[in-house]
Amino acid sequence: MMVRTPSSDKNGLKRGTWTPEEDKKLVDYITRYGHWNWRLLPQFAGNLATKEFGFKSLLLSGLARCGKSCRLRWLNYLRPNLKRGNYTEEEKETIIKLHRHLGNRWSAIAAQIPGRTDNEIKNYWHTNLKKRFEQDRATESQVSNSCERSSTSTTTTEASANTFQSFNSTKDCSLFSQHSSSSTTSAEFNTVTINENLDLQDEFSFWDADTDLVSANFWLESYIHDISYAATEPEFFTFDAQLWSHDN
DNA sequence: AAACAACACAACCGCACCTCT
DNA sequence: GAGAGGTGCGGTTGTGTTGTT
Repeated sequence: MMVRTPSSDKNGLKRGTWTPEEDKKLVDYITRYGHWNWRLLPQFAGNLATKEFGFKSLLLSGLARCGKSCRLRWLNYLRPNLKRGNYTEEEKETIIKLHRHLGNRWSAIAAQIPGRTDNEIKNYWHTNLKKRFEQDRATESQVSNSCERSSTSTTTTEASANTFQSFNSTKDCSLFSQHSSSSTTSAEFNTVTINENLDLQDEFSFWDADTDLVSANFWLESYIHDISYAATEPEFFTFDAQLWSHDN
């Protein structure tokens, strides 16, 4: 298991690897209250049993992590229903197809692969699939060049057959430019053969319609829990409000 | 067995976007 | 409309592990 050496930043906030205790604090807090404010959350997390000790002890016994770090830890590692371990062939193919369509929009890709996070998919792409993608692209490029040189040839070579088999299609990434972020290296995809745009649009038509719904449901569930909890134990919420009126 | 390289992935950083005041 | 703060995203880094020489 690779880990970053624990350290602290200039504000005394901890950085690096999360400990099991920190994970527990974060999970306990979010499963109970949800993540209503990532920036403030670390100061409340870990204090479920110590609310009666007052404001100062709350801060001292909370998570010494920045909100961003908490958010990342929760989304990429701690939240429920995350898959760990090897990718199935189906998942690999899905990632490749979606990447062709969406480019480096990892969160959008992750939204279509249950249990996988954008960070995980991004890592997997860089360490595994990117190579495969580039190899296949290189092969395809060679085939394309040889086809140009021999203008009379209309037959598909063995190499191109392998390339296309690998991706299950000869579909393009021209649509990708419609969706890619400014930071995406879209130029590197421009050499890919452009074919059957309309078919590809059909294939991914579910995406725009469903993506927001999927993510919305996920978070809505946690907020429903929060709201129902607030109804049964309102003192926790009034307590929080009083606490932070001291701070501001 | 040791040294080095490549891999794997958790975590961090900076930026863009959105919402609120 | 402008500014501030919060959130989310994609790129990158750091470091333990594994493989190779």
